[in-house]
Amino acid sequence: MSGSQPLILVDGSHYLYRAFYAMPNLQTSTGQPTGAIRGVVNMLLNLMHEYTQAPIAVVFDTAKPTFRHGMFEEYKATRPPMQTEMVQQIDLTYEAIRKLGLSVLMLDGFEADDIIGTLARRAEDEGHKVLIISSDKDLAQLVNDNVVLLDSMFDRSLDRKGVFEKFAVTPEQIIDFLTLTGDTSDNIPGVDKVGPKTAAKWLGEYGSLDNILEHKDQIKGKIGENLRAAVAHLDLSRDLVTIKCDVELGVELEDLARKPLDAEALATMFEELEFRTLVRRLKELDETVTSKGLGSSYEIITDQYTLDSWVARVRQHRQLVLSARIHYVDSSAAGDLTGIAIAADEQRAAYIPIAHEDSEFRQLDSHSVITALKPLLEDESITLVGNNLKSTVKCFFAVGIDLKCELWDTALMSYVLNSTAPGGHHSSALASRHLQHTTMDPKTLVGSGVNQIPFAHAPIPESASYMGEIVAVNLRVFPLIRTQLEALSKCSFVYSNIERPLLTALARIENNGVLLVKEPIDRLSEELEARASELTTKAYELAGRSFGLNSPKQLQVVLYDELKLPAPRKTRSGTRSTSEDILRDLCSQHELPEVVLEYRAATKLKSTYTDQLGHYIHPASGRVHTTYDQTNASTGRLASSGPNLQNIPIRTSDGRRLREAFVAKEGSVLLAADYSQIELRIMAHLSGDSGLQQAFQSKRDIHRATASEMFRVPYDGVTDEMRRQAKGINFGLIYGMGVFGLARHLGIERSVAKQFIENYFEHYPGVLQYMESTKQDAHEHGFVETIFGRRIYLDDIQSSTAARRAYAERVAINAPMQGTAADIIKLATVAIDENLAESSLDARMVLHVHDEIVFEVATEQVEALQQSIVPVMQEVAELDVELVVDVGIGANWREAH
DNA sequence: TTCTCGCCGTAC
DNA sequence: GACGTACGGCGAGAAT
Repeated sequence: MSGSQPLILVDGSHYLYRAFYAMPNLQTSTGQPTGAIRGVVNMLLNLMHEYTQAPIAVVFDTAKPTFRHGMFEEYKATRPPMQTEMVQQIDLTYEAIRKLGLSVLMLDGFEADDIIGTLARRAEDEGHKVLIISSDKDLAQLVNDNVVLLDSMFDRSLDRKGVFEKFAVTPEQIIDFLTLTGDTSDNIPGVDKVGPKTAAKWLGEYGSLDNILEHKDQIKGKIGENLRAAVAHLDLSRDLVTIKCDVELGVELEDLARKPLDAEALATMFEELEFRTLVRRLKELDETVTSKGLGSSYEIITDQYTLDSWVARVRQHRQLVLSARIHYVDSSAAGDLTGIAIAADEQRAAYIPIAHEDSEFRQLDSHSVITALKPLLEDESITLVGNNLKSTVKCFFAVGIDLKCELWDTALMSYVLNSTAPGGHHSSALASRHLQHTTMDPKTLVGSGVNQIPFAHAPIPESASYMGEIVAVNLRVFPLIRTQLEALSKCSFVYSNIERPLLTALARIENNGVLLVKEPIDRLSEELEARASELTTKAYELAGRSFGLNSPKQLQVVLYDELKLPAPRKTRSGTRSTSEDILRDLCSQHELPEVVLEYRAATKLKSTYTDQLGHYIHPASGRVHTTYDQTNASTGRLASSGPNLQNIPIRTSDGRRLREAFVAKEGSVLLAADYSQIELRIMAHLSGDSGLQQAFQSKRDIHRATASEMFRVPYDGVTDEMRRQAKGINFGLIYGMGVFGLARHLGIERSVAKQFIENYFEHYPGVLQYMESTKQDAHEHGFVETIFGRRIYLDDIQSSTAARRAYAERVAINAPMQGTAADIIKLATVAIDENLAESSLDARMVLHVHDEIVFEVATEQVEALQQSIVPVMQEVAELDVELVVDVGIGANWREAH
C-alpha cells in the first residue's frame, strides 16, 4: 500500500439497500432483479474513477446473528426480513465487486461497521489515511485526524470539523450521543424524548455521558425523569452502539491492494445483466486507464527549485502550455489561483498546487508562482498555449503582469474554425474530437450539484492528474488546429486580428466591471413584490380560485377549460400556449389575461433582475463583473453570463429604472456608444441594393424611408402604423422571416403580409437577390461567411427534413449580417482597447452589448473620449454604407442610452 | 432530494 | 412548422 493513498472502506450493505430501494423493480428480461447490483457497481465505478489506485474494500453484513444479538435479544428486532428480490442479487454483487478488482469483506457474528472500525484503526496505526464511504451516522464515531467519513458519494466529507458541524458533538462524543438518542431502526433504546438537539446540548454542557449521569439529578422536568428512568439500560445501549475495533479478521491490509479490473469478465457479466450503459462506461474507464501519456501521472511542483527548473525548460522550448484553476469568491474580481498545470514539450507536464486544502503537500504560494512565470509571460518570443486563456489572463492582469507573449487559445482557434462544432471548444471536447481521447470527468474530482466541492478541496494528486491531462491535451491539440487554421487565411485573420486581441480586451472589461448601486434595485424589488401580490389577489378573484400563477400548465386550465376562452395555437409540445401575444389577444374577452401579463412583467423583472443582480455585486468594489463567452454564439456574437448584462430591460419604464442602478463612479459618467441599425446597413452593403443604400445615404429614418417606398407615399406622409409595419419587415428580413412569421408578428392577414414582402422586394430587388444567392452559397459550401471571413457552418442545409432545411436557410441569411456586425464591433473594441491603453484618458470600457459599448470616463474627459472612439467605431470597417454611431452620456445607463 | 426539460421573457 | 442570436427563472416530472 503506498503511503499517499488512503484506504477506502465502503459500507456495502448500506449501498446495496439504498440501490435496491431506489430501483426495486429493475430486472433483466429473464426476471433476474438487478437494481441493487447496478446501483452498487455504479457507485464503485465512480469511486474507482476518482481514486485510481487506492485500495478499496467493500464491507457487508452477513445474515447470521451478531454478538450484539447475544447482548440484547431485541436488537434489530423491528427490521423486516430481507426481500427475495434483494437476496437474489447479493451473490452477483459480490462477484461484480471482485471482478472490479476490489475486496469483498464480511464476517459472521459481526456487522460491517465492526470490520470497518477494525480496519480503519489498523490502517491508521500503520500511518495511512482512511476514507469511510457510508451515510450511517454511527460510523461518525470512528472519525479522527486520519479517518474521514464520506456521507454518500460527494457529500461534504465529515472530518472532525464536519462531524461537529453536523451533530454538534465531537467524534469522541458520538457513542454517548447515540446512546442518549437511541436508534429506532436498530431498536436500541435511548432516553425518552431526547433527540439530537438535547443530546448535543447535554454533551456540550457535561462533556460525556458518564458526567451527565453523575449530574442526572440536576436535570429538571419530565426529560430529567426520563433520563433517570433510562439509566438502567444505558450501559447496554452504549455497548450496542459502540463499534468493535479489534475484530479478528483473518485479513491483512496488504491483502486489500487493488487488483486489475477484469474488463472482459465484467463486460460479459454486464451484458448478461443487460447493463448497457455500464458496458459503455466500462469501456471508457478502460480507455482512461490504458491511455498512458495523457492520463498518467504528472509531476507535482511544490518547491521553488523545481519550479525554476521548469521555467528554464519553458525558456528552452519557447513554449508554455498552461491551464490555471481559479477560485472566485469575494477576494478579487479576477479570482485566486488554486493551482496551475504547465508543460513545455511532449515529455512531461506538471501541476503546481497553490491553494489546495491538502496538508499532505507543501504548496508554493500564489505570489512566488506568479513571480516565476512573469518573465515568461512578458517575453514576446514565448508562445502561451491554453484553453480559455481569458480567465487566466484576468488573473495575470490583476497582479500587474504585462502580457507580451503570443497567445494561442485552443478554444478560440477551434471556435474560429467551426463555431458550431459538436461538444463545444473546451479541452475535453477538443480531446475527444481531435485526439479521440476521453478526458477525466471533473465530477469524479469535485462532484456535482449541491454536493460539489471547491476544486481547492480536491486532493492534490488527483487534481494533478486532472489538470495535467488538460495541459497534455492542449499541447497535442494545438499544432493540429494551428495547421488547420493556417490553411485558411481568412480564418487566420479572424483569429489573429479579431478574437485573439479581443481576448485581452475582454479580460480588461471583465476586470473593470460596472458599478451597480444596490439601494434603488432593492426599492424596486419591494415595489414589484407589492404589485405582484396585489395582482395575485386580483387574478385569483377573476379566476374564481387560487392557482399557480407562475405555472403555464395551471394557467392553461384556468383560461381554456374553466373560463372557456378560445384555445389558441399550440406550443412545440402540443400544449395550449399562454405566451404574451396570445394573452394580449385574449385581453378583449376577459380581464384575467391582462392581469396575468402585468403579473408576469412584475415577477419577471423581480425574479430575473432585481432579486438577482445584487448577488453579483463584488463586495470590495461594488462592481459587477460579468463573464463574456467568446466561443458560444454560432454567429460570432459574444454571450454574457453571471450575470447576463446583455439582456437588461429597456422597453418598459420599470426596466429603465433598473438601468438607473448602473452608474459611474464619483467624478465619472457613463458614455454609451451604439451602432445605429448596423445589421440593416450590413444588409444594404452585402446586397448591394442601391435603393436601400440610398435610403441610408439620405440619412433619413430607415423604417420611414422603407415605408415610403413600400406604400408609395411621400416620406412625410408615412403614418406611424406604416412605419411600424415597415420596421417589422426590416427586422424580419434580417431574420430570414417568411410570410407566416410576418403576418403573426404584425397581426395581419397572410395575404397582406405576402403583399408587403412582394412590395418590399419590388423596391429593393438587390435584397431578394442577396437572399437567394446566400442560400445558394450555403447549399454549395455548407457554410456562409461574414465580410471578414468568419465561417458559420450549416449542418442542416442538406437535411432531408424540410423544416430543418428551412431553418438552416434562415440561419444562412441571418448569420452573415449578425456575424459581420459582431466582427465590426469586435474590431472596434480591440482598436479602442489599444487606444485607451496608450492614451492618458481616465476612461475604460465597462459593458459590451452586441452593438453598444459602454464606457466609464472622468466627467471632464467625456468629450475627449467621444472624439476618440466615435471615428474608430465608424471607420473600423469600410462598407458601401456609412456606419453611424450614436452616443449618449449620463450619470447612469438609462441616461446614457 | 436532485436533475432535466419545457415554457416563458428579457436583450440585440 | 412558420423570425435570428443569446441567458436564465420557474414549474413539473423523472430519476434517486
